[in-house]
Amino acid sequence: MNIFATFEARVRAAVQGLILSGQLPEGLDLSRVVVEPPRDASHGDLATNAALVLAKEARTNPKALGESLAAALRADPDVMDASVAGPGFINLRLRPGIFHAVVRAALQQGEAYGRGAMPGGQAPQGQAPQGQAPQGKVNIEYVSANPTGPMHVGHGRGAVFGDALANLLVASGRDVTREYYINDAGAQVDVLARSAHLRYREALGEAVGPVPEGLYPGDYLVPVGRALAEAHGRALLDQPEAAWLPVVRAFAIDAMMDLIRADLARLGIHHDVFFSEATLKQAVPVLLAELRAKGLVYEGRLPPPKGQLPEDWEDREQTLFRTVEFGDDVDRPLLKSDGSFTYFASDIAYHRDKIARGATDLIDVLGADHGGYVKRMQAAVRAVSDGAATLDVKLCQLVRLLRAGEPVKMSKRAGEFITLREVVDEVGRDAIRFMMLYRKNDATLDFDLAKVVEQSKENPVFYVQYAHARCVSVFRQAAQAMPDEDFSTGGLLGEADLALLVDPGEVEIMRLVAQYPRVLEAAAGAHEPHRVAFYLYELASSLHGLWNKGKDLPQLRFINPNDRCSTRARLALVEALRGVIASGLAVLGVTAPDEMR
RNA sequence: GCGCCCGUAGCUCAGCUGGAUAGAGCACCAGACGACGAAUCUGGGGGUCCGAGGUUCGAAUCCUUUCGGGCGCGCCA
Repeated sequence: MNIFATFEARVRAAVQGLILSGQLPEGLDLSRVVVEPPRDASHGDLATNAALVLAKEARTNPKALGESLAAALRADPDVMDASVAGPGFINLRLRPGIFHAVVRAALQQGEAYGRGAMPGGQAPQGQAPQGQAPQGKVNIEYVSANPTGPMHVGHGRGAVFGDALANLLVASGRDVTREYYINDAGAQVDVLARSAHLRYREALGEAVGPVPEGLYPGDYLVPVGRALAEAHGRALLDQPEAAWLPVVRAFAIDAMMDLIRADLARLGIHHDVFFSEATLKQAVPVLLAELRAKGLVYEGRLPPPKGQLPEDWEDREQTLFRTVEFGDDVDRPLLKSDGSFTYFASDIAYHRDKIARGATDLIDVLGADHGGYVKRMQAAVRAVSDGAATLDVKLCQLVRLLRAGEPVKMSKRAGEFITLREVVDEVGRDAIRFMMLYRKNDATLDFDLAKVVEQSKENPVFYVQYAHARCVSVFRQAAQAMPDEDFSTGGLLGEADLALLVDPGEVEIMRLVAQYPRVLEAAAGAHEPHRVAFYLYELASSLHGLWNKGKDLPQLRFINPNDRCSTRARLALVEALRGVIASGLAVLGVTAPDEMR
């Protein structure tokens, strides 16, 4: 039940009514008409900009049109009052029963409340007919850290973001594939193989000394060397590199992916598909032929980059892809000078594969250093799908690790970096996930290891989780104070008389609960999970406020053994709010605890 | 030199895709524990939305541009 969608449909119907009666011309563009919460709650329950956005096209002024629309809307039995305010907003005051119905819906639907229609299922009751074409499948690619070592904190942000966005899209009813692209075909995995081979020799008793420049020095390869020795004995020792490299490489990549999967699992992150770049060997030439057939490939020269020229720049003819035709700044090379494919070429083949598997909405979650890559990839997706698929690239900015305000020193040399696992072990999965989602993805993030474990209102993770724990605590207390009462959702709670909830604090909670479906929908549409986190903070705040109000005004306390009716009503409200917090936290992948310890 | 991201209260940040008097938290000031967890709450001061133009009924939001910060810039992945 989304009252915003419901009333948006009714506003549109009112406009249609004015068209039918000749008061408005036909063919008006209603797409910009929205119903939203008013800026100030004192204005009413809902506000619409309909008169503002239609007035010009209808050749009238917003105030006059607003009055006509308001008159039409007043005929709606659920509308208590409709008035024109400011430049032409129409503020609607709803029958309180509407909000009571919302609370009941939240209680009855539980986790399903606010979520979109499940694939194949019926649209939730009261949902406005959208009239949109059915949405295709979503493919979201995230993490995709190179399989050359453990994950660091920067990877963690993209991982958490991608996972929460996937949850969010699932919650809004989309069919989502979570995907990890394994870069197992480039030069860096050969370096990994050589590094692992060194550890292998070491495991067999050879004194290898310090790890040479150009190899990965990290200790995490020591067990890989040992495992290689166990599996192969001395068989890989006296062979030329060309013979052992593929064997060691495959072995090491598997080991690294196990490591990465374990790191991800600690954050509650699981992918549906792990896609190997190496398996594209056949697909890339096919792609190239396809692009040639479309006339999108040519041999040509690129202008040199402006400003500082790279040392090894030379003007050379290359095999280029006409990405400019699809919105890129320059055409991009598909072949290296040695004839092998560029990373871009195999990445196009990879994205084409996603499309071939049925995805129409592609999302890549990448680090901010991939900013230069966005236009070309979007151009490629447009070209390869003939416009049938879209690509959104979400760039996650850097994470600055702090401890009590002081930057945590990290040296990338000698493999000394703070791993994601270390941070998870120190502050826990909930703190990492919530804090990384409590910021827009394109803003840099200060992550303070000391602050995020603080049990105080200064720590948003705690603040929201505490609100949930408080709700549960109320029910614990209620069971003790009124043991003969049935506070289950299906029991007396379901019959609660919600009309007893008239305090502004109670009304505010109802309004916020009513906004949840809209928040989910907007956040999913914008690919912005942080909106859910901010909403939950607001929701938590509304509960803490009402809670404290009960200290001064005993009649506002949730539990009142002398007044079973109001107790039922309040517990129904608390349970509805608790359910929304739990649901929202689930989208973020954060646990909703029954008590804080 | 070009492209992308960012610039909002002293600090850290929201601002719902162009709406009403720009909002939170921290910090500061003043208050609330004989009571479901004060691990919280209530109130107050604090703004040239980087600057300058433009678009329109209306701009923090869209366009142009100055300044400042970050990232990237044919064969690395």
